[in-house]
Amino acid sequence: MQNNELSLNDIRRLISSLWDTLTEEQRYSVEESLSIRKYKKNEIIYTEEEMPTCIYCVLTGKVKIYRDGVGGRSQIMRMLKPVEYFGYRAYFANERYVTTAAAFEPSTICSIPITIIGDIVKQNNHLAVFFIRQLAADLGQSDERTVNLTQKHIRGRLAESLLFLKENYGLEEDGATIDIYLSREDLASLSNMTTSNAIRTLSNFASERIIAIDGRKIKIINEDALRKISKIG
Amino acid sequence: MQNNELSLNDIRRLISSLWDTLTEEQRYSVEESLSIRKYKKNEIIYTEEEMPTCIYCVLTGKVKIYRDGVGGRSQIMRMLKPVEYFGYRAYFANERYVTTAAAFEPSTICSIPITIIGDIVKQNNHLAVFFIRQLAADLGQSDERTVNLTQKHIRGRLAESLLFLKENYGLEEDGATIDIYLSREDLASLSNMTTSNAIRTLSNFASERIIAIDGRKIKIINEDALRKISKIG
DNA sequence: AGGAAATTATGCTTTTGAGCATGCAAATTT
DNA sequence: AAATTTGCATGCTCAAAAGCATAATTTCCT
Repeated sequence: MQNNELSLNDIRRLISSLWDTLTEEQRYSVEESLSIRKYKKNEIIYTEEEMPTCIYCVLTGKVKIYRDGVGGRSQIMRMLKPVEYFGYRAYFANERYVTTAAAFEPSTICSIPITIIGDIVKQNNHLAVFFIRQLAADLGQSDERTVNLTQKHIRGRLAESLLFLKENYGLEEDGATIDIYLSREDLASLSNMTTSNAIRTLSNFASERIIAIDGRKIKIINEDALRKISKIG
Repeated sequence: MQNNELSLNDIRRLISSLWDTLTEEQRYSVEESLSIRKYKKNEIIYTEEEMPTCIYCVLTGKVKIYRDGVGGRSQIMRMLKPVEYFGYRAYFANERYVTTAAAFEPSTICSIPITIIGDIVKQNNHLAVFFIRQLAADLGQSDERTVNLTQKHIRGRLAESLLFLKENYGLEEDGATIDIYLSREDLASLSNMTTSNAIRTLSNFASERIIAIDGRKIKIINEDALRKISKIG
C-alpha cells in the first residue's frame, strides 16, 4: 500500500471517520478541494508560528508533532499513525501553530483546506461532535503526559515511552519487536531526557533483560517489568 | 457579590457564553435542571476515577484542577476563575475523570447534568462550536505547559507561574499585589517543584527585589525581570 | 484563650540527571 | 577505497533540585 497510488475510493475509505459524517453536498465540496501528497522522511508539513491552512490526515506512514523548547531542545508532543487527523487545533483556537509537524518516515498525507472544514462544522453536527471527541481525548492525553513527564524519573519515562510506542504502533510478526524504529535522539525527545541518558537507560534495560536492542529495533522481553518501572516512576 | 444570593437573571448573565447559544426550548431545559451550590475552601467538586455527571461553571470564587501523581505528589493542572467551565472533557472523551476539582476558596458553582448538555450539543451547532473552541484553546495551553514544566529550570518555572497568576487573576488596587493567595505548597504544585524549593526560590526573588512577599501576598516589583527569567528558563 | 496542627524558613546532605569528552562503528559521500 | 558525517556507547564531572531535619511562625479548632 505504501508505494502504490491510492484510488479515490481508497481515500474515502481511509478518511471514513470524517467522511461518514458528511452530506452529499459536503462530500462533493471536500472531494473537490482535498489533495494528497507524499512526504519524505523528516520533511516538514507545517511549522510553529505558521497560520493554519489545512487539516491533515495520515494515510500511510508516521508523523511526529514536536515543539522546539528552551535552548533548541525539541520535545515530541504526539506521534501519529494512519488514520489520524492533525493540524486543526490551532485553527479552532484561532491561533498560529505552536508545534511543528514532520513526516517521521515516508508518508502519504491527505490535506483539506481548513476553512472548508470550518464552514461545514458550523452546519454539520456530526462533524462538530467528531472534533469535540478528538479534542477531548487529546486534551486528556496531554494532561496525563504532563504529569508523567514531570514527575517520573528517567527510567519511568523511558519505560512509559516504550509502552506507548507498543500500544500505538503495535508489534511485528515476531510478537515482540516494536513496529517503529526511532533514533536514540527521538526516543530522548519523546521521553524528555538527553540523548546520552536515552542511550544509557536503554542499555541498562537491555542488560536487565527487560528489552533486547538491535540497532534501532527494540524487542520487549518483559512487559510486566516495564509496566512496573513506568508505574512507580 | 460573593456572599449574596444570585438571582436567576444574574446566573443567566454569568453563563451567557453558553446560554446565548441556546434556543428557547433548550434554555428551558437547562434552567429546569441546573443547580447552584456553594463550596467551602478546599471542598472537592469531583475526583479522579469518578464518572462525569455534570458540567460546572465557576460563578464566584476560584477552582483548582489537579492530579495526584507519582508518590502522592499532586500537580495543579489548571486554575479557574469566574466565568469558566470545567468538568466536561471526560464526558466528551467518554472517560472517567483523570483529575480532581476543588474549590480553592469559598466559591459558588453552577452545575448542569452533562447528559442534558450532551443532548443539546448534538442538535445545536453554536454550542458544539463553543466547546470545540474551549477544548482547542485548552489543548494548546496544556501542550505549552508540558514544555514549560519539563524544560525550564526552577526559577523559570516559578517566574512563569507568577506571571500566569497575574494574567489570570489580575492585581489588587495597589496595582502590584497578585489577586490570589496561594500557599507555598500550592505554588510548588503549580510550578512542578518541592515546597522547599518554592519557598527558597520565592525568597531569592524577594531578596533580588523582583517581588515582595508578605505572608501569602505577592507583589510584583519588576515584571520585566520576571519575564526574562521565565523566558530563558 | 490556649493548645494543636499546619505553614514557612533555613541549613545541610544526597541523588539525579545534564554536560562533555572520547572512542568506535556504520552509513554516506567523494 | 578513502574520507567525512552521523549515530551509538561509555566514563567522568558538576550543577540542580530533591530530601530531610529543625526551628520559628501562623492558623485553626475547641
